[in-house]
Amino acid sequence: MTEDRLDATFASLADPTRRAILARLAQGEATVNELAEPFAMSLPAISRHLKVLERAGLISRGREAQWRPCRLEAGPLKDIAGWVEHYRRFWDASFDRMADYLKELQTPKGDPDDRKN
Amino acid sequence: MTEDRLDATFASLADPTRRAILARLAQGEATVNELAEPFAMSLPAISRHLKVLERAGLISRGREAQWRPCRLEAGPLKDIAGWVEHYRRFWDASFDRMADYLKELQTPKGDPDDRKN
DNA sequence: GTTGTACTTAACGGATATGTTAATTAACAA
DNA sequence: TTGTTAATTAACATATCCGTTAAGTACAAC
Repeated sequence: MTEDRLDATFASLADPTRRAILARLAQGEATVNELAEPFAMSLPAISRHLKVLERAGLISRGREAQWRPCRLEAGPLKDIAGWVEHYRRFWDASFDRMADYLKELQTPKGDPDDRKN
Repeated sequence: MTEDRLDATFASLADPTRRAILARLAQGEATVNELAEPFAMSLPAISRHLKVLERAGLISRGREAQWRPCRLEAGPLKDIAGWVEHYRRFWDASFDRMADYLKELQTPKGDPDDRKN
């Protein structure tokens, strides 16, 4: 997994319309018009959002007659989950003490007697 | 957790410089100059990246004399982890069959006899 | 063929993002 | 006061994002 792919995935997910589209696709394939229906936004705008998602690898598109059914592709989401997992210890309560400890260990200018406990 | 906060968090994480800064901060507090050191980029550019991270709640900043030590704040990362977790079933192997099943269930134009198995 | 439906692309506009250099603020040190 | 270091802010250039409307493409139905 490259950094560029993380860039594209995070950037795609930064838009609420695109996240809503993914949520919709989590329930099954849908056409562009079906995906556009809930939004107060022109069809071309949705089409561009879909292109962004496709470029990020978050969806794939088939062809059935004049329809382009969209489908969720979760690979990049797995990458995101893997990335964020590295930070779990910073929000898990059981690791708070360790985080504090690590921080104290290498505070460059801190007074050593400032240490809690 | 609001949608806006997810927007800001994902947008912040879409930049590789900012992700690298977070990775650095995972090892402990650091000043702006320390954070800037690995990058071929001007200090004002780093300062702006830090402002983006701060606005997203991903870091906090203290004051020690003329230094502004930066510290990782993991709350928004926890939100990200929670968000992406909803999609786990789409990449977990044990759920592939279920995803297929759901897809078949509501394919609008599919031939019912197309169903696998 | 013509018409209708589904969707994309083109052209445009405004807002935001990301970098630069130069100037400024703030705190310490001589 | 003067100078040094740390960091931010100002001013600017460029690029990308996100929406619009209008035009174009692809397929289906008649």
